[in-house]
Amino acid sequence: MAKDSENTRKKILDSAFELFATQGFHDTSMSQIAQKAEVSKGLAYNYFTSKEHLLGDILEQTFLDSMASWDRLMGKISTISDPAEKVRVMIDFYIDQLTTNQNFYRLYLSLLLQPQVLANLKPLLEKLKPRTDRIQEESYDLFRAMGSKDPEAEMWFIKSLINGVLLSIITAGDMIPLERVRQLLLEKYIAVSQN
Amino acid sequence: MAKDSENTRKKILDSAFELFATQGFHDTSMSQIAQKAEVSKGLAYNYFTSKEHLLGDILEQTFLDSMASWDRLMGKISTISDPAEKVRVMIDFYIDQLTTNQNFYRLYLSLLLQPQVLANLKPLLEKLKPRTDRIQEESYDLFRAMGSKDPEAEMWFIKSLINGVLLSIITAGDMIPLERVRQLLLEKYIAVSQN
Amino acid sequence: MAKDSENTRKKILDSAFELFATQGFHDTSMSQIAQKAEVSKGLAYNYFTSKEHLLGDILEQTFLDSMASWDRLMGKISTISDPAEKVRVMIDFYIDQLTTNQNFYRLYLSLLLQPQVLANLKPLLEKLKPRTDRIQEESYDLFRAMGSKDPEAEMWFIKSLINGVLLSIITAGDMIPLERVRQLLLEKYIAVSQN
Amino acid sequence: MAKDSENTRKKILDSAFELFATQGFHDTSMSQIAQKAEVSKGLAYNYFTSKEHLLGDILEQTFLDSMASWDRLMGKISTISDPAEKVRVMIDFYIDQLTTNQNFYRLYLSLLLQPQVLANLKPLLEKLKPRTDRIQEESYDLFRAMGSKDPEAEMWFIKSLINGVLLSIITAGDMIPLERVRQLLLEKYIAVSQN
DNA sequence: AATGAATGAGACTTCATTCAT
DNA sequence: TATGAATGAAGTCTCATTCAT
Repeated sequence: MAKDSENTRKKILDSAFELFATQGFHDTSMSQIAQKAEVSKGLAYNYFTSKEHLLGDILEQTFLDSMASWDRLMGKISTISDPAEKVRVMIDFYIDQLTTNQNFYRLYLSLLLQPQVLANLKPLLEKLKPRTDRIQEESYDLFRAMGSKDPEAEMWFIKSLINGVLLSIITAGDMIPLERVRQLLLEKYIAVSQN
Repeated sequence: MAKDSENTRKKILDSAFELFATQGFHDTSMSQIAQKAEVSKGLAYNYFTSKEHLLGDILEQTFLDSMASWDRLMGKISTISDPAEKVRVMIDFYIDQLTTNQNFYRLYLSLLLQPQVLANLKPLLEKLKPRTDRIQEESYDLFRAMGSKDPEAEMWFIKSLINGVLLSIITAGDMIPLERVRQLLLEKYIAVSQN
Repeated sequence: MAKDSENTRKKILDSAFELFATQGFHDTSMSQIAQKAEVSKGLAYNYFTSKEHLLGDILEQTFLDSMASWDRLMGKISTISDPAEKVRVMIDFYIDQLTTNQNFYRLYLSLLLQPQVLANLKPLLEKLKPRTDRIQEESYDLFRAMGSKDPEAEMWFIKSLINGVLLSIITAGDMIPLERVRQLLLEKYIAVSQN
Repeated sequence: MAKDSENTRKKILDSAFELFATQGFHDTSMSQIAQKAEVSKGLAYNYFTSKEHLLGDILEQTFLDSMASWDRLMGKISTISDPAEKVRVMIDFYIDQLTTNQNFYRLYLSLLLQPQVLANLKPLLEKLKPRTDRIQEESYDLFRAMGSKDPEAEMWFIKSLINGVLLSIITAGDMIPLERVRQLLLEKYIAVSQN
């Protein structure tokens, strides 16, 4: 049945994802992936053209999921009238994403820093561009609605802030007092933005 | 002469550094390093026990340089009396470091995200721990002096912010309006911290 | 129905033949064959024990067809009295075969040059030996009837000549002025043989 | 010393040549080549970028040798005045080449029949084109000097004849009465050409 | 101090073949 | 009869590392 096949595909995908995220793309071999998925090496190649395609499929899937989350967020935000509250919700959303999808972001960041690997993902990123552009614009609009003097810089600022927290979470793990930092972030950011 | 030897060592170190930073650790081979350093592979192994030791030596050197910079910064900061001004100078220092040592930080981040590689660097990090701990404490003191309610969270916050900007610089390159973001960072941060 | 089954078998056989001839035996996979035949891989293995057996069956079929052609030729030649005319008709026959069955001969030649593959076809060639031997004898007789001093050498000579032209056709394709070469062959050969 | 290195290279080249010629390109693995050359697999890749480059280098070397032989032949022929004698010497030369370089020609023919492999050799053939063109022209001139009505067809004819004999030698091995066929070829050809 | 030839483990990938359904 | 998921052996190639010179 198609279901069996889907399960196998998912098993491979999941195994690869976890290994890529925890060991890195290069330090994970197809053998390890197959072994973890309890599948032969050859079978993995029945489902995915190459190791890089496997990575691509993982990213695509997670990007799409993540974008769907964003769309739900936008729906929710559209029902809020206070701009500051909108931003607060958005920030909450981000922090939430980071903590729940930590593995994914760890993988994603490590790829961003590996030009050779990244090059092969160009087509995927190109394909997703329309949707990422829209997200960028929607963020931009949120800040403009808040009355920011320089919404573009603001967007990069918050993006960097978020990514930085992500990085701290990933690298320092449990050492970081996440809840307190989150409070700080909300307090400060909202406060500032209301200036 | 010892000087010749020192030069050779440095040539290898520099070549490896540049290649690691731009291509990643895994995508750089000892052959490439030797070639760029205009040296034989064998000779590189006379100076560095293994590829990983070579990486370790690069990091150690750069960490030491960076720590020396920090010490100079602390000296300068001790002559300032206004706590907010102290923090401003520290932030300026960070941003400066990031932009001038971009290559190093790119490498460092990518390593942070590759546990497998990182594991081999444990001894080095252990060795440097006393000094990094001291830096952490000194930052902590700066925030306490500023009257922060939660200096520890504050420290992580600013650290994340800095790292996030770093990440943006590295990954988005010229697209990011760095100067405007820097202004924003200073404005906002100082303003907030004075609350 | 048996007819359906026959059709399926033929579709597989034809697809394999075309692919083997144009891409070579090694560079053709069972997957490609099955795909071209619009059949599952498993089904192909229901009809043919192995890739090599499939090749064997192709060759056998074509050899048998080719031998039947030869038999018809012999019938026609037996009605001719002039020995030289007999040879002329035979040569015409060969050239015709070559140009119409080019794909087959391309495949056959490439196999002749791959001992490893050829080895597995030994049983087939052994099985066909009686008929090929008879053809050889009949050629031999034709030359003897023409009064050749050394019919055996003559037979090899004409065989080589034919195969050589075949090779030229296959490898040089349209560059070779086939019609003029054919004229030359007939002229010269007949002329010489009449000496 | 460079000599050692040259020897190793030659050992690999020779081993590969023999295996390619007797087993075919595809049925020869780099492992086999390395083993026959008494060398590690890795070392073979120090000398030759890929299996296909190895093949390319073999062909190039043999082509160049063969062309040098042709040049020597032309020198010798230029001292002969009788056109028929010139052609006779040329034919002798060809037959000689075929029997002494049988392995090479077996390999070459099998490649001619494998489009996929051949495709990768395009650059090499392109590079050698000026010299092969010159040889073609010189052959052409020989026939014109003999007063042939259609030198172009004649050239293809003799070329095919030669290749056909080659094919017979390769595939039928010792069964072919080579010396008698050679006599026949010379007799007939010279006779005909003098018509 | 310096070379680079040599090794060998291990990575990615392909493909003929089998088998449960 | 028919499918295609699954296997595993084998192939090409890379690269950190060693060692004779």
